[in-house]
Amino acid sequence: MPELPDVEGFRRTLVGCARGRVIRRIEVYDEGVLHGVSPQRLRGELEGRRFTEPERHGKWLLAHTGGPTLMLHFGMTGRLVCSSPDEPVHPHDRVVFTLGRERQLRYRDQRKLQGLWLLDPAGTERILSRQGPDAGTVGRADFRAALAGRRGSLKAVLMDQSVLAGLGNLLVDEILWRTGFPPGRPAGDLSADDCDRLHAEMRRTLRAAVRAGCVPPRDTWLTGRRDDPGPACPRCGTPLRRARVAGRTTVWCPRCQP
DNA sequence: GCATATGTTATGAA
DNA sequence: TTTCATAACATATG
Repeated sequence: MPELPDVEGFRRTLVGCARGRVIRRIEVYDEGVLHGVSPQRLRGELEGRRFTEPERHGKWLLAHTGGPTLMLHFGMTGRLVCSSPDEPVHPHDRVVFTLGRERQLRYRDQRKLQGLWLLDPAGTERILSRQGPDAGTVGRADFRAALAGRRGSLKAVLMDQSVLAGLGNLLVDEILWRTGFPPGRPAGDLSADDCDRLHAEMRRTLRAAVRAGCVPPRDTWLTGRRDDPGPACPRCGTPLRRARVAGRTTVWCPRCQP
């Protein structure tokens, strides 16, 4: 599930559920999601501290605490859930933060492809330095600069988190469809004007998706059709094409994206 | 058993 | 140096 809009939703969950509250207790149900930190050290460093204002960059969520920062990545199936301590522990609840008598913040993830890191400022910097500008806030000029000189396909380049942080497989397909560019087109050959159009559609798409808290499976969106049997373009009705581009299943309209 | 899945990273080849 | 495909990670579903 998680691309930029989903992670932005998790940031809001963290704000609503945990910001300003003391971490009373941390339970680790599956150590497999902890990276470079033991359950003992996680508890030792964070129990008694408060969650402060969190940040998001691309698909990374930074939960600041006044001490070390908890960095979260959700892989393909992770999410953040705010619940009451009375809720039974879900089989995929990997780490549970209890914030008082009435609230728990739960890192829930089926596949455990990513997880949680506990980092000092140098550690967070090490991760963020490998990320391109955030796709939701990048300006036109920086967007052009990020794409300039790239020889890969638009699909590959836009999904590369070190070029631009936050877009995933579905969003890239959606944005390319709206802009009318085929996924295999080389990113480096876009004119300044083409770049600006792509940038505008990206920002528009992200705004709508962030408002919805996810990439909406609406049938006016390409994303809403990709899993249909015999999928057709929501705009022109042409049968959609499906192929592997840059290693991921890619869907596009051959008529709208020539 | 097989293929698929919204993510990232290491590896080897071109 | 850049780019690409591939496998790996762990788990579920059709």
